Amino acid sequence: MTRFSQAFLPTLKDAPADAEALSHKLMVRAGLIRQVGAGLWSYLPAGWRVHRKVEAILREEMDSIGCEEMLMPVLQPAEAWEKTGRYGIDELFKLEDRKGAPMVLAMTHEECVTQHVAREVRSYRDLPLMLYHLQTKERDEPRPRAGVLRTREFTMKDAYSFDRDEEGLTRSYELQSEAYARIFDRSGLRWYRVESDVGMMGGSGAHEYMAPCPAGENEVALAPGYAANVEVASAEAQPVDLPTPLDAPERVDTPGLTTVEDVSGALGLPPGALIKAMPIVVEGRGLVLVLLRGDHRLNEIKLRNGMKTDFRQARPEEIEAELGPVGYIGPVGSNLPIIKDAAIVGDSYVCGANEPDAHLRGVDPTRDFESYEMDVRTVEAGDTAAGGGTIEIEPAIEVGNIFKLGTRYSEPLGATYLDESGTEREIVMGSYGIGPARIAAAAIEQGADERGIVWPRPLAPWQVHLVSLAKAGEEERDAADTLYEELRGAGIEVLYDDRDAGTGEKLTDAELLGCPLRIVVGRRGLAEGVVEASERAGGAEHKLPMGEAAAQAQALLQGIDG
RNA sequence: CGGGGAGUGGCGCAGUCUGGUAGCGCACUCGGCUGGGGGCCGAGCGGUCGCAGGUUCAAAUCCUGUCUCCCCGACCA
Repeated sequence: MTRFSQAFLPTLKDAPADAEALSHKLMVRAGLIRQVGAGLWSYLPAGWRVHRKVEAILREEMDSIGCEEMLMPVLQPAEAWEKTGRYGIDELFKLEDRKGAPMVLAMTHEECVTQHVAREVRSYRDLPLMLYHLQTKERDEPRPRAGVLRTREFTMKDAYSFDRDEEGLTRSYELQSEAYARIFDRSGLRWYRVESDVGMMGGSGAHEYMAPCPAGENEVALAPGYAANVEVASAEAQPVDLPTPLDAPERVDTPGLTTVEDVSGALGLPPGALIKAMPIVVEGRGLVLVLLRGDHRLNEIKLRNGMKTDFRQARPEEIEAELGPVGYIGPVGSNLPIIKDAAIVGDSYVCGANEPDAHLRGVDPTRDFESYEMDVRTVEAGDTAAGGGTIEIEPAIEVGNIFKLGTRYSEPLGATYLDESGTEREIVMGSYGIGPARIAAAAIEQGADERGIVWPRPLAPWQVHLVSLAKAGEEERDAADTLYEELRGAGIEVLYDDRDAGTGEKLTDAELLGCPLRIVVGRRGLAEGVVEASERAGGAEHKLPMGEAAAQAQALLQGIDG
């Protein structure tokens, strides 16, 4: 299989100084990857073995639900992207060919696959249809980070479903969802499926597959029976003690106190007893006031989705002109449209008075101003989820996602079919993405210990890491050579450390690389006719009689997860 | 895009404040010893100090510009 002495497997004693994330450090140290530029990585042979392990699982599971593999190009004419309105995306790499024709480097393949289907599919008899490929994606990310977790070029398994209607889409979506569950289980990940924002993709529904770990870029709100990306999560806020209600708002002097902390401190009230007013500008509508409890944070995605339109924060001069001094803005007496967060309940709040150095107390949101109620706050740990459980918030890596696209692409690209009655209808689509590199990185993040990687067996670059402690020419080396051949003969993937290196270096590298089973052939064991096997996960040790070592190793591997 | 940090042999770093012609550890090469947790001794190889311009008798060091990389945030199918 692989002899370490011959392999391009450059392990490192120290991680690169600029690496922060655990998977980043370990993948570089273990000789799996090397950096080419910001967000650009090469997979060295060992890393590529892992990547292909993940790919194999993806192919098997896609094939098993009748999703057919194909291959589409990365370099594409810009035309289709103009039609779908995605040509304007900043992350899209744009270029020209030698004739000056506008081209793009695909960031996904909806445009391409939809065009193929639009050209070939005519009849409801051709549907449903599911297609996928494993192909490079190019995205000019504003900030690549954490090794392989967020890169500008990466391989993605992207699948697309084509159905005649929503019910068909729901069936395809469910098939993909079941395949995804098997994929992440087989990859040895701890994972969960969460509701997610449909984002720029549009469409009628979306879920993300999250692998919890500290390096994750996403935050997930979890409670028994509830899981959602914080971007879209909703929950009941923790209650706050409000002061005694008043018959009418009452002015209080708050000279120089412009922040929630300042005012709540000065008045001896919890921050949640304040209402903060955040002016935003909605295109075509002008200023709108968004109200939140003082201890809550605005969730811009929920606000955008709730309003069904984009917005930006108001500039100070716009606020001063329409309302009053920044820091003393409030809803009472304002003529602006007001969106009140749903967590503002009760009848005695403090808010800005729209004049310098003053706030109002005893403000009753239902009595003292008109507003439209909307859930626009970011949920927090400790909130109560719909099922009654308490919300916890955890970072996670997004390892996959599934989208109900609807006709987002079939409409602009003319992907239609004729139904039984001869009526032309738009094809209803779904898209389903998985990043193999993120699966590998997530497996490292979740499994590693202080000594290095601990691969789930299905992802390990080799099943057995055979270490010879002897050097070439010694008797013990012959025993190791023999075992190497026996293991290979048994069809086991084995990395054979036949280097003329120190014991510590070899054993440390074996732990760093994290193959499921390490077998040491050395003087000590051979004296009693055995080789020493140890399981990377859990550390269980076994003495294998020299003659039966290969067979017993095989049996041990079958007992290890996966 | 905003904020912060860093570019000096393959890797990790010192030297920069206070200018004087580049150093340490590891790795690598050769020889020897050693051989169950990155071992020891000896001898070596290897660097236009990111790039460009400027100041100066003299620049890794001072000045100007620029590129790249990393981290935090914004952003993100």
